[in-house]
Amino acid sequence: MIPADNGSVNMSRQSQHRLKDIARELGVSTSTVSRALSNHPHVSEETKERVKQAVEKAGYQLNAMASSLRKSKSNIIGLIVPRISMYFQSAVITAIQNELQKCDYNLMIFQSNESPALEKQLVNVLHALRVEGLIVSTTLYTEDFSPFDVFSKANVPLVFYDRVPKGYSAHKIKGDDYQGAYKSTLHLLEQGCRRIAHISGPLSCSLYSERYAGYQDALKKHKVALDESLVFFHELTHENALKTCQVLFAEEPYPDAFFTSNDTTAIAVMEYANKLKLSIPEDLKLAGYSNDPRVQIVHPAITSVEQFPYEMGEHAARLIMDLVRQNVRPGRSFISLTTPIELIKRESSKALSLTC
Amino acid sequence: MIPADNGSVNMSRQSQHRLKDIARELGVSTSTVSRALSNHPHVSEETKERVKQAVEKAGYQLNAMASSLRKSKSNIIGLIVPRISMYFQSAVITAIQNELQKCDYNLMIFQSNESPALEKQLVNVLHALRVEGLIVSTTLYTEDFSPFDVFSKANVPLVFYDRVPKGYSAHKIKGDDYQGAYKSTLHLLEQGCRRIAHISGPLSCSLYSERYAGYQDALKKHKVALDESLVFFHELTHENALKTCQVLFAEEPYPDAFFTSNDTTAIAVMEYANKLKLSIPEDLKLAGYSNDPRVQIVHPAITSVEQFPYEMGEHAARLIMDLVRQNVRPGRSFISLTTPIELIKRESSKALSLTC
DNA sequence: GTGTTTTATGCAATCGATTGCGGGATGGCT
DNA sequence: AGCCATCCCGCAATCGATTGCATAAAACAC
Repeated sequence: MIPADNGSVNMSRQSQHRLKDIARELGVSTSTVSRALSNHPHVSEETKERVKQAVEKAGYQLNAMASSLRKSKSNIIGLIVPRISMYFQSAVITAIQNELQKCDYNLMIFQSNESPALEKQLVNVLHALRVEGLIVSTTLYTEDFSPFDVFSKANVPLVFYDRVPKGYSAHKIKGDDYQGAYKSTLHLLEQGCRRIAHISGPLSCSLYSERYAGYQDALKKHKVALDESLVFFHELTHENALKTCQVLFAEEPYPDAFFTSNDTTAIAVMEYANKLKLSIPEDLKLAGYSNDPRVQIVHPAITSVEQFPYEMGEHAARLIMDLVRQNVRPGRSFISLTTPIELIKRESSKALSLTC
Repeated sequence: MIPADNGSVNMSRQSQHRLKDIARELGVSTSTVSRALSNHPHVSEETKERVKQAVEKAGYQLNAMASSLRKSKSNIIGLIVPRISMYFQSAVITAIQNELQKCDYNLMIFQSNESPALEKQLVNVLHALRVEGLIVSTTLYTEDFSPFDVFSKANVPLVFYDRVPKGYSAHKIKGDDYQGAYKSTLHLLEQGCRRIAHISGPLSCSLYSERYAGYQDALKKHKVALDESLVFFHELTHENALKTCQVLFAEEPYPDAFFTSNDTTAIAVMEYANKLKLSIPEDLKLAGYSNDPRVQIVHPAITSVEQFPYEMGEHAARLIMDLVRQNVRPGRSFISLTTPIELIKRESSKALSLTC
C-alpha cells in the first residue's frame, strides 16, 4: 500500500519520461541534469557526458510544456492566414517556417477561412498558448481589430503582412500594391487598351483599395475617364469571377482588357473569353496579380505582378524574431515595410502590332 | 522594500494574467475560479457568474501550458507533411484542421521539405511538445521509420496517410493507388494507346510501387508487354518531367500516351508536347494523378484520378480523435484504410474516333 | 595546517492551473 | 435543539523543468 515514488497510474510509461528519472539513475539531482542539458558552465564535463549518454540511452525528451511554463517562454510563433491553399500564402508560410527553424522557433499555423469570428477565436487560442509572437494576414472582412489588442496589451509582438489593417497601429509588411496596380494598368494602357475592367476584392481591405487607387491613377495619367461600370469588388473566387463576366459581357461594348486583383480571377476571365470565342490578347488583354504558377501553364500565359512571397515571409519572420529577442518595445513606433513588386509581362497582354 | 506578492519583475503585465489575480479580486480561492471556469458542479451558479464576469472584464486567458502540464493533456495534434503547397496536401490539412476544431483540438503543422533528417527532428519536436497524436505523410525518401517509435513507445496515437510506410506497423489511410493506376492505364489502353509511358516517384514509396503495379497489370490485361524504357521514377517536379521528356522524345517511336503519378508532371509533358507541335489528344494522350485544379485550366483539360483529399483528411482526423479519446490501444491491431478513388476522364485522353 | 577561492552539486521555491480531500455553512428533518 | 445530508469552497500537493542560493568538496596560497 505504499505509494510508488511517482503517483502516476501508469508508471511504466512515465518512468522514461522525466528529468527526475534520469537523475535517479545517475545518482544526481534534477538540477544537475537540467544544467548539464543546457550546457551550464558550472557542471563538470564529465557529468555532462554521463548525463547526455543516459538521456540518449533512455530516449528521454524534455517536456516542452513544463519547460515553457517555468521559463515563461514557449518558443512558438503563431500564424493566422485566411487559407493555406493560396499559392501566395503557402509560399510565405514556407519562408517563415524555414526562417524560424534557424532560430529554434516553432510555428503554429491556423486558417481563419475568411471568417472574422473564427479569426478572433484563433487569436485567443494562440494567446492562451502563450505564443511569443503572432503573424497575421487577416480575413477579407476583418474590420474590428480589437481582438488583437490582447497581444499589444501583453506586450507580445504582432506583425501583419499582406492584408494589413488600416486604422490599427501595428507592424506591417506588405507588397507595393499601389505600384503593382499602377504598373499593370499603365502597361495595359500602353498596349492601347481603353476599356480596362478591374475586378478586385472588398475595398475594406487595404490591399484592394490601394490597388484601386493605382488603377485609377494610371487611367488618369492617360486621361481615360474612370468607368465605374467596369469595376467590381467581391471575393476573388473562380465562381464570382465568372458571374462578373456574365455582367460585363452581357452587351457590347466589351472591355478590351482586365486588370484583376488575383490570378484565379484572371484565369476565370480567360475561360469565359474562350467560351465567347474571344481571343487573347487580340480581342482582350489580361493582367492578374501574384504571379501564381498557374498563369504560366495556361495559354496564353498571363501577365501578372510578382510579389516575392518568399522574401516577404523572410522579412516577416526576421522582424518578429527581432521583436521577440529585444524584449523592449521601441516606444510606440511601428515598422511599416513595403516590399517591391515586379510586373511580369506575358503573352496575355501583348500588343497586337507584333502579331500583325 | 517589501516584495510584492508576486515576485515577477514586471508586475504590471502579469497581474492580469493569472488565475490567482482573478481569485484575489473576487475574494475567493484559485480552486474556485478554476472550477467555475470548467463548469464544475460543486460551484454555485452565482459564483460561476461572478467569475465569468471578472474573467471577461480582466480579459483573462487561461495559460494553456500550465493547464496542459497539470492535466498531462496538450489538446494538440501534430502534423508532418512534405510540403503544404501541394494541392492534395493543403486540402487534407484543411479538412483535418476543420475536423479537429470541432473537438477543441489544435493542429501543429510542420513541413519536412522531403528531408528524412528534418522529418526526424520534427518528430522529436512534436514529441517534446507532448502532442496527443501525430498524423504524418512521410517524405519520399523515408525508409527508416524508427524515429516514429517514440510515439508508439509513449503510447501516443500515430496515423500515416497517403505516403504510408511499408514494413512498419501503424495506422494507415491511403487512396486506392493500385486501382487508380489500373483504371487510368486501362482507360488509355481502351482509347487505343499501346506505348504508354509511365512517370512516377521513387518505388521506395509504397504509393508509387502500387501505382506501378496497377500500371503493369492493366498492360497485362491487354497483353501489352511492359517496355521498361518507357518507365521512369524520380521526384515528380516540373523540371524533372521535362528532362524525362527529352529522353523519351529523343527518337521515335514516341510514346502514344503518358500515365504520370501527379499532375505537375502531366502538365509538364503537355508543355513539352506543345513545343514539339504534338497535339493532345490526337498524337498523345495524357492521364495525371490527384485531380489538381490546374488540370482543368489547361487546354485540353487533363484526365486525372480524384483522391478526395478532403474526405481523407476527415478520416485521418476522426481516426486520430478516436484513438486519442479511447485511451486504450486495441491490442496490437492497426487500422489500414483504403479510400476509393475516381478516374475523371477529360479531353486529354479522348479517343480519336469521336473527333474524326 | 589554516584560510580563502574555485568548482560542482543539491535544496527548495517557482511557473500557473488542477484536483483530492477535508471542513464550514446551511437547511431540512425528527 | 440536535443530527445529518448537502452544497460550496479552500488548502495544499501536484504536473516537470528551471534557477537563486547555499554548501560541500577540492584546489590553492601562505
